[in-house]
Amino acid sequence: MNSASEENYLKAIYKFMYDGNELVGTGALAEMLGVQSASVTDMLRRLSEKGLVRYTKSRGSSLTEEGMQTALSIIRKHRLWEVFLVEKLGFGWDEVHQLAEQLEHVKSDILTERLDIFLGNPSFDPHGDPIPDKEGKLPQKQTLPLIAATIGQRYKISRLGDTSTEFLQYLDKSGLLIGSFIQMIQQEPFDQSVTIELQSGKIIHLSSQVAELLVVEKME
Amino acid sequence: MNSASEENYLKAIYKFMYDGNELVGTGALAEMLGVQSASVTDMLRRLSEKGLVRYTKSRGSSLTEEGMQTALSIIRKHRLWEVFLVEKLGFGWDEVHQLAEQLEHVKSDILTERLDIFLGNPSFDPHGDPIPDKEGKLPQKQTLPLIAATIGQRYKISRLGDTSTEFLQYLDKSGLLIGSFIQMIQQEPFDQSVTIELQSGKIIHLSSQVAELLVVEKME
DNA sequence: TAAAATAATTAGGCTTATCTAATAATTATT
DNA sequence: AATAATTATTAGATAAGCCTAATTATTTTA
Ligand SMILES: [Mn+2]
Ligand SMILES: [Mn+2]
Ligand SMILES: [Mn+2]
Ligand SMILES: [Mn+2]
Repeated sequence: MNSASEENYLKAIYKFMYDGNELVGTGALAEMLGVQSASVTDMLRRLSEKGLVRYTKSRGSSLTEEGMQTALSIIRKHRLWEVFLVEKLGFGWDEVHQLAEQLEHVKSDILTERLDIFLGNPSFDPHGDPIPDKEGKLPQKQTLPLIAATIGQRYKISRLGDTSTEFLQYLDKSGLLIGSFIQMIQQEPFDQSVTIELQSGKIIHLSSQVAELLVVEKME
Repeated sequence: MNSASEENYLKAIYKFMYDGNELVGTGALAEMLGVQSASVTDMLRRLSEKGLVRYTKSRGSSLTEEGMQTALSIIRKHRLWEVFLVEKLGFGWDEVHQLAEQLEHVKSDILTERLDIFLGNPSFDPHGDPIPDKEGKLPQKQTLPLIAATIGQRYKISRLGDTSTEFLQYLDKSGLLIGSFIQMIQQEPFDQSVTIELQSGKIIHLSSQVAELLVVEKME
């Protein structure tokens, strides 16, 4: 049985690997987890001991297959609880992360499976992130960053490349929500900034930085 | 912010006090919590330090007002989660305790309040135990003198209208104790005397004078 | 009320998860 | 390649929460 702390380290390593890094550095983990590097070195040794992490001194770490499955099961719980909080308790999608950080550590496979059924087996969480199934498989969908979108095409906002409170609040203010439909109007060749139309008809302008972080799904 | 372990100690002390003990012994707590007495002594010191427990070396402990409120808020969460697990996820009432033991430690007042609303502000959990409101007040349990009880209904003996030695000895002899479960079998219209069945299956007859002094609590 | 039994505390350890400061290893720059 | 900068590890502490064994305090019994 892993501690909540061990589970948080596994999730952190998973995130780096999911973002394409095949080896994660001690310092990067320390930063993400808000602890000192020395603490990370300690924990990586313990996780390596347990067979969840491949650790090579001073070189970097990665998840073993078992570590990967463990991480996915925690992420599954995190995202299912987020769906619960938004769909059933009426929380906003920007207020559920900290709660899910606690709920994801509740240990019970049967609870997770019953929650999944209660929620109607959702594939994506309120942020548009895929929910692994109980074998750890992620649902697929064809997505791209808004910055690479085609003029005239309609899209649905699918996922966010950043979930900082600042970014979430910015989107909220602009009327951009996960699941909302937009149309690509034009893109400025000079700075890559984009102009889009919301479903309401409102036209807004987004910087390339924002357009890079908005992951969209092509509509038919 | 209290740790899960501290919260479990507070709940344990609360339970003893709720059962009428005004001072709880170290050993009794150790037994209930499944730890050694030495560990309890340590923790009682820490909780006393924090102002949650009144601790007198070798004499016993009790909750302070703040400790009492804290305990009640954990019990509130525990029982609300139990309702959720049974009513919404379809668990049996006998399988939810261990899960609620984990869920009760999730820290968020707003989550508790939204859960409460989602569940329809229940007053009792699936085991018939009262759910404290957010000020820590317990719903009034519905009690009545046995003489006014309904035929066929099950009751728990809740309180005595007389505590004279004679009465206590009479009850003891009859096998009637506070907290014991009984079922109302019949009532004689002529003299109001009642016939009840004990949990043991034994049938006994009580005069109206006695039935007036036995305060019972309706079971589900 | 003295001895015996029971209950509680103290002393000394252990593990996990963290920290700071010092040192070492790796990578980047002249 | 040598030096500087960056990154990671080691060494030594600390706090929470637990343990066992030894000692003390309290209560019961003779
Ligand atoms: Mn989240
Ligand atoms: Mn999410
Ligand atoms: Mn329970
Ligand atoms: Mn209960």
